[in-house]
Amino acid sequence: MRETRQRMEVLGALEGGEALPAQELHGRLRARGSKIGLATVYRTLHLLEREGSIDVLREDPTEARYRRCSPVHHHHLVCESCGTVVEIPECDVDEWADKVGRTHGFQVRAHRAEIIGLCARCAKKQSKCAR
Amino acid sequence: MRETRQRMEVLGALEGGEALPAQELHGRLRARGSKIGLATVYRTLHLLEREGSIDVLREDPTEARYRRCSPVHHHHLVCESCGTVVEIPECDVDEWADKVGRTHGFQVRAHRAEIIGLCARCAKKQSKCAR
DNA sequence: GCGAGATTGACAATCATTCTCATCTGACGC
DNA sequence: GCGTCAGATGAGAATGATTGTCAATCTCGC
Repeated sequence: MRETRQRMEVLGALEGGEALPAQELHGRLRARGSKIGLATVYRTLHLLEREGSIDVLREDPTEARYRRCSPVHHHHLVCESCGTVVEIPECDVDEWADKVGRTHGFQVRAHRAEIIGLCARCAKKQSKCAR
Repeated sequence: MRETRQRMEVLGALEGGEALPAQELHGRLRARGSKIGLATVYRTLHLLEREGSIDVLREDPTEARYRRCSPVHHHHLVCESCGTVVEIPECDVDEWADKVGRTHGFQVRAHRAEIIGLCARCAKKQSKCAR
């Protein structure tokens, strides 16, 4: 995999840890003066995804969002109000996954888990509004 | 929610337990003589999804697949080779989800978990080919 | 049987994503 | 530094699932 200006730019834009849609990412790069093409953004994101350097979030079915992530096994805690995503390194799911797999004759390869809820900030905001 | 011919037809087509893309579902209904419109199929699927009567699978990002499912909490065991989906009623994830949520100041609302692997049939097929 | 309001069908519109292809560029050997 | 060339890129067109529109058609309670 070559080290091109464009790939550096995409990684740079994801530096902040935000989860961005491909189009938004492209928009930001152009706004900051880059000449990167939309297709390249998509190609690069797919590459990085395959490499495991970024996560793809698909809460919104119409638009995937991409986010830098650690390459080790982890899960996500997602705020359903503001979309904040927190990485969770602890995983107590393995054992359960193996057990369930065996029961059904499956060879377990991987598992995904996601916890959906309200982050502290949004929870506070909502309880204020409810008053 | 009214009980219309079209809604019955969509539910009927999902009777078998297969996970079908909306377009495929529409195609099958037309093939069997129905005059149902594509938009109606989508509308109905969204309704059923909101009601919790069907699951939406998004392994393939370009095309959602819809599947009849039980309305109670459950997870999925997905075969990465043939796409078979098995419903798993047992859930040992609750406790973990709560714990993690608390740790990060989240108000946990729900969780999703998915186990990916090879079903017995595909595992057998692959070991045969490898020989 | 009637009427209000929900539902539908046909088709247009949307919009993220992928494809195409001519052009460019990074890495490597010299 | 220089040439080479496979892999990478940009622009714009194409794709294709999904959603919007709106007049016509049903459902259901009365």
